[in-house]
Amino acid sequence: MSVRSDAAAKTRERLLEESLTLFSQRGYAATGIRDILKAAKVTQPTLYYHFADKASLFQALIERHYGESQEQLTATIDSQASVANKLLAFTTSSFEYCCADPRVPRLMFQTYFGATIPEIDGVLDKLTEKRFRLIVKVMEQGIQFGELSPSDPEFLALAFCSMVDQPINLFSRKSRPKKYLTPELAHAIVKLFLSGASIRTKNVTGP
Amino acid sequence: MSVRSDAAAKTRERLLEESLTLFSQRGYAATGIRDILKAAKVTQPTLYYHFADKASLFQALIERHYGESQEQLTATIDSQASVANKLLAFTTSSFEYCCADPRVPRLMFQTYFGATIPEIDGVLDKLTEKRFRLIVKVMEQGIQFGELSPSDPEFLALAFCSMVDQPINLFSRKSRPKKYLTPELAHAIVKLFLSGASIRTKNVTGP
DNA sequence: CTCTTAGTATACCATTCGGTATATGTTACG
DNA sequence: CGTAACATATACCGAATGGTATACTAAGAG
Repeated sequence: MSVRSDAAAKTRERLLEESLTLFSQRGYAATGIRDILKAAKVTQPTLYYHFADKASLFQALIERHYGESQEQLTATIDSQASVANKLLAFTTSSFEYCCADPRVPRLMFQTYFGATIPEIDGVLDKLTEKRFRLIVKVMEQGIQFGELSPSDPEFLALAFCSMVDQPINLFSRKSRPKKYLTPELAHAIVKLFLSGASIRTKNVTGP
Repeated sequence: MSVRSDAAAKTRERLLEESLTLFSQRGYAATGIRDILKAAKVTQPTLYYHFADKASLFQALIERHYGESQEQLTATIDSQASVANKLLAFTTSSFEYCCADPRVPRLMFQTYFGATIPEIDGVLDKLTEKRFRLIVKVMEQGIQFGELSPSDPEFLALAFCSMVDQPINLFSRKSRPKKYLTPELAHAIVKLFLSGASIRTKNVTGP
C-alpha cells in the first residue's frame, strides 16, 4: 500500500461513511449528491472518480455492510448446538448489531421496505433471501432432531424472522434502540416462539 | 347533492384513486404531481383547487383508507368472544383487506417504514398506534381471563403484530398476495402464537 | 525528470420538481 | 340574468436534481 493509494482509500472511506449517515436518515432518493459532498468535504469530480454514479456508491455501501453482518451471524449460529440456542444467538446477535450502529439496519429496512427505486431494485433481495435461508435451515434441523413439532420450516422461519426483524425495524428508527433491543427481549421472543402465549393445561404429547 | 358538486366529487375521487395507485407503486417522493395529473386526466390548477398541495392530497388519501380499515377491524374483533378467535379474526380480516386492494397496505407500510419525509412525518404514527392498542387490549383481556399466561401485554402485542404485519408487508409487494395471505396462513400464525413451535413433552401446568 | 494519481475549483448542462399566474370557458344555482 | 363553482390551456417561476467539462495542482512512483 503506497502512501498515495492509502490516502485515496481514506477519501473513499469518508464518502462511504458520510453517505451511510445521510442515506440512513433521509433515504436514497432524498439524499442529494451535493449533501454527501459537503459532509465528506470532497468535490464532485472526486466522487465520480471513486464511484461511477450515485447508485454505485449506494450499492457499494449496501454490500459492504451486509457482508459484514452476514458473516457475523453465520458464525454465531454455528457456535450453538441446540435449535433454541441457535435462535437465541441469532436474535441477540441481530440486536447487538443493530445497537452497535443503528444506521445500518435502518438503511437496510428503509431501502427494502420503502418505495421501489428503479436504479437500486433487486440489490437487497438476494441478500435478505440468504439470511432467511439461514433460519430455514435451523428450523429444518429442529424438526429433524425432534426439537420442533413437525410443520413447514419456511413458515416457521417466516414467523420467527418477523418476530425478530419487526422490532429491529421499529426500534432502529427510534432514538435509543439500545433501550428496547435488550437481551431480555431477545430471550422473551425465543421463548414465545418455542412455547407460545397460551396457558398450557394438561396438554401432554408424550406417552 | 347538486349535479355540479357531484361532478366535482368525481374529479376529486379520480385524483385520489390515481394517486393511490402511483403513490403505492413509487412512493410519495418519487411520484410527481405531473404523473398524477396525467393519470387522472386533470390539469394542474384543478388539482390545486381540490387540494392545498401535494402533502394534503397524500394526507387525505391516508386518512380515508386508514379510517376504513380501522372500523372494519374493530368490528371484527368485537364480534368474537375468546381471545383466540379475536386474534384469528384480526389476522384473517387484515389478510382479506390486503388481498382486496394491496395498494392500500403497500402504501401504508411503504410510507411508514420508508425514508422519512418531512412534510408527511407523524401522519401515520397516531394511526398505527391506535391499531396496536387494539391488540394490547385483547392481550390484557386474555391474561385477565386466564387464556394467556401472565406476561407483558405490550410484548405479546408486539410479537403478534409482527407475525401478522410482516407477512402482509412482504407479500403486498408481490404480484399475487392472495396466493400467500390465505386463511390457512392466518390460522397457522395464531396457532403458533398461542402454542409455540417446540414439541411439548409432559409440560403440565395444572394441578 | 516525467508521468500518473488523486485531487481542487468553477462553471455548466438538461431536466425535473412543486407551485403560481393568467386568461378563458362551461354550467348549474339563486 | 348574473354570479360563483369547476374546469380548461398555457406559460412561467425559482430551486434542486444527477451528471459533465475544463483547467489546474500537489505529490508520489518509475
